[in-house]
Amino acid sequence: MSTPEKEPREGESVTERLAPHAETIRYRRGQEICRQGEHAEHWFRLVRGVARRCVVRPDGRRQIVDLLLDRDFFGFTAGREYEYSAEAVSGEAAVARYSVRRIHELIEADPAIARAILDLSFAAMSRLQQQLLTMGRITAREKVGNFLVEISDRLPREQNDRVVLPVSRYDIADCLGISPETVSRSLTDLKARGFIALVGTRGLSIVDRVSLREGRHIQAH
Amino acid sequence: MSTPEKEPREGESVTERLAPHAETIRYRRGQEICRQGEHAEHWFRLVRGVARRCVVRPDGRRQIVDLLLDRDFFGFTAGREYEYSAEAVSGEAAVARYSVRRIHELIEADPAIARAILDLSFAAMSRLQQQLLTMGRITAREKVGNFLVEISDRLPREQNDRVVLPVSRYDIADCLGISPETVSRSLTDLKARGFIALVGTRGLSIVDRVSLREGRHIQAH
DNA sequence: CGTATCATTGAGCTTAGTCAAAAAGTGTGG
DNA sequence: CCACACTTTTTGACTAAGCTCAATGATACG
Repeated sequence: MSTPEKEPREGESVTERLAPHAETIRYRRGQEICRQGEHAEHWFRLVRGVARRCVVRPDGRRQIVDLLLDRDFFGFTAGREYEYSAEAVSGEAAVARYSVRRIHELIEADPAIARAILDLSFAAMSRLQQQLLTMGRITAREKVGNFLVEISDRLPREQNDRVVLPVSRYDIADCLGISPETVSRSLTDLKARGFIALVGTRGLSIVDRVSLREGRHIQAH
Repeated sequence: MSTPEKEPREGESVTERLAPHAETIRYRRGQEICRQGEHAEHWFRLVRGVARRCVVRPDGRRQIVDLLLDRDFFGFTAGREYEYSAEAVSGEAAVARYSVRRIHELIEADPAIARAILDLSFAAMSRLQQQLLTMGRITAREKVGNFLVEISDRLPREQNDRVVLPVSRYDIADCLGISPETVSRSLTDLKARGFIALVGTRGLSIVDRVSLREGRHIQAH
């Protein structure tokens, strides 16, 4: 097999093949890309900005199931309808949209496309599992620490390994199933302990990646 | 499209097509089906009993990422290695095992197989998302209530809508990221409030499915 | 430059974790 | 069939973590 460790190469080739079939659509912050319950006739790929895939609960609370960054695919469903909504987070977001029917035709015509799409779905599954692992941590501090490490690995680095958080504390809270206040307190805490450094409200650099990943944050204040 | 609402039919036909390529293996309770970090050369389908897909954390705690019941597929990975272990829960479990390489060949040969496998992976993703939503609930009582509803929907019904929980309280705790004591307390509580009925330690019937799903459990004792 | 959103911090209260022990099942061999 | 050991489950008491409500500061945006 000549497939490399990660899938930039195959990813590229599929999107090249898929490109002629894509419509690109722009969204402003908060606009819906797809809606929970709606007939699922498209798959999507984020080509600019940031989006969130979320579910609204009966009690009105929102849970973010998947944070979508540049080049992430989404829109896969087991049934006929979307089981979640997706909306733009950043002011300027754009998605490439593919007709599911059309893609099924492409699959019929070329099994290589099928393989590639399977890999895309595995990538989405892997994100989901990572999210699950982060949420499964015990303390809020661990959840936040782990979240920061995970997202900073997916984000482009500025100088000094600095990244810019693409979401608000509220979004982080909705990702982790904790309150925004607790997110804020955990950040302050992780900073005070020297695990991370904050630059303004959105700038972040991870100082002690290993400890954050392993969750060994000495307790007590 | 002639595909029905859910996928028993397509599911059947794929597994029929896949059957000649499967090895069936039996496992006793606690035995490993695949191991985290191991080269991922097989996909699996549980054909008997119950299994759990889990991740062991640096701190030694175990998190169950996916409970596997009869006919569930698993073993999908984004990279080359399994990102989790899977092990038999019940004394007598059996899995059908498929070579990934062989399946890739089948995909090359027949796009219908490709489509079907894509659907299987979407089903796995859907379970994962459901798991995430259950874990995202706020209170332990809600988590447990939701877990019971979800699993009872996947389990075969005995008389009176009764189901038999296939896992211990410890496993439930590891699924939900809470302590076993809290699982036990939540069960006692849900029973006292009349949302569920317990028969012995494993027998369960859901009395008020809607309330459990929506998470409206009036608080205070 | 004002207004809305987002972020931080504080105080009190509730929930769930921990440690510990008792009770209820389960299985084994005599 | 019963006794014994082992595992699983339940319950209690205590502690600590995080949620809620509330107020103040900071940022971003028109």
